[in-house]
Amino acid sequence: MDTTSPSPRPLTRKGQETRQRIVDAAADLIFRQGVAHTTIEHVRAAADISSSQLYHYFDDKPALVRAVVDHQADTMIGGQENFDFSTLNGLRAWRDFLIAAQRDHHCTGGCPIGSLGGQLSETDPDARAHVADGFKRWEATIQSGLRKMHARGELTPDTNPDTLALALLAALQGGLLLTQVKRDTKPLEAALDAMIELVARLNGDS
Amino acid sequence: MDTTSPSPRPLTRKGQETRQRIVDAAADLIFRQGVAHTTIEHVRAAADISSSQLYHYFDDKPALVRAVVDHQADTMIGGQENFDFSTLNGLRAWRDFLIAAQRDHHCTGGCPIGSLGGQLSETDPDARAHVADGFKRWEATIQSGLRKMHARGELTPDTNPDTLALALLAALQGGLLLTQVKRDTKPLEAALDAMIELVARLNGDS
DNA sequence: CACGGAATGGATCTAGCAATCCAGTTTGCT
DNA sequence: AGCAAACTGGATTGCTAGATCCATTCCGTG
Repeated sequence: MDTTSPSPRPLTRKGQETRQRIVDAAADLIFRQGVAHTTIEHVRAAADISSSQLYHYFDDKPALVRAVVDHQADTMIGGQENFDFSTLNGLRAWRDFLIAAQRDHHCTGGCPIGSLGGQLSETDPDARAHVADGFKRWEATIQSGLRKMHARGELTPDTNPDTLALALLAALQGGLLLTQVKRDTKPLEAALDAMIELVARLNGDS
Repeated sequence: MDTTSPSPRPLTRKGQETRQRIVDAAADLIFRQGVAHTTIEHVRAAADISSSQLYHYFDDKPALVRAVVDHQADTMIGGQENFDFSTLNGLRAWRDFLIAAQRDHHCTGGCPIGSLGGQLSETDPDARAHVADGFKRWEATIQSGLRKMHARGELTPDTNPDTLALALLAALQGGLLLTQVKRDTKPLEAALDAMIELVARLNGDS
């Protein structure tokens, strides 16, 4: 599942804990200040480890970053399991949750995965692939809901639920980016409301 | 208009040309490999200047980056003046243009402004403000079209054209980001098609 | 034509960062 | 117990990249 370790070396419980502590600290720092501005030294201090430990668990900085990408994808997708993407009310609850989360962060950070995509896509092909995989998994959860909606006959027959899921994810990503840049939740609200409005209209509502 | 120079120092014609050459080279490099991976040395070589010249025209790297942000916003917005955002056909032509542009770039780079937003928002407040300003100007051109459409009675009266413009821009940004990460134009197509479909339905079309 | 500010060239300084090394400790297994 | 591997600590290295300095050339103006 996770090929970011130096080599398929067995990890003891303690080792796994240390590794996890490193990834957590790195994820937090990278979320708050980006990949480039997060140094190994910062991670070292935040995780309260020595630098040799870091290189014991990860080949190099890019390997650590890849682990962070996977971790953020897991976290993000895990946090959405409570929502039902197969009903309009479920989508609206999701919308409210996402907006509240942005407000809590004072509109900083953007999307934990999306922002990594923007930072890494052109410089680290391997990391880009990990981000793409994260998006794929995320997309799948939305697809699953919209397919159900479609199967129930609640979307016009010529609607492709998978395409709609992709559009929804895109609207979310763009809304998060604009919200991050403007420091205002309005863009995220506008983007999600527009997409949900479309779903409602494809649903038969005028 | 542009407050990124070291000080309000007079520039000769030759000086302005040199300065422009630096910004162009930096914009190109930054678009292709991001801010962090673009070094002063790279820019120096690409613009065929000496490092002292660079610091003659810009206080430091962040100042150069701000100039690049403004430059990219100008370029981006300038390139959209041919499109009519007040008709469905105009929006569709815009869609086709954007997708073709991504294909030409092999889906690399993302949005010249948006990707800068993601890279700079959390580390350079000044640059973030410049990106936000660029988005504002871009948004304004879309707003202007949708307002006309609304005034013509071609959008349901309770539709807010400004909100719709913001949603459209968000969908575009998210579509570009996903396209960059996935190296596939499908996300951009799905996002723009969905938003245009919504506009069409707000237009009265079933 | 000479004066001064603008523009240029390139060597150099310095800090910060990724990565290495080796010496020590702990842990798991038999 | 004992040994091998997993784990930890921190000093150190080597390099890169941003920024500075100073000497020199260009060019418009009086």
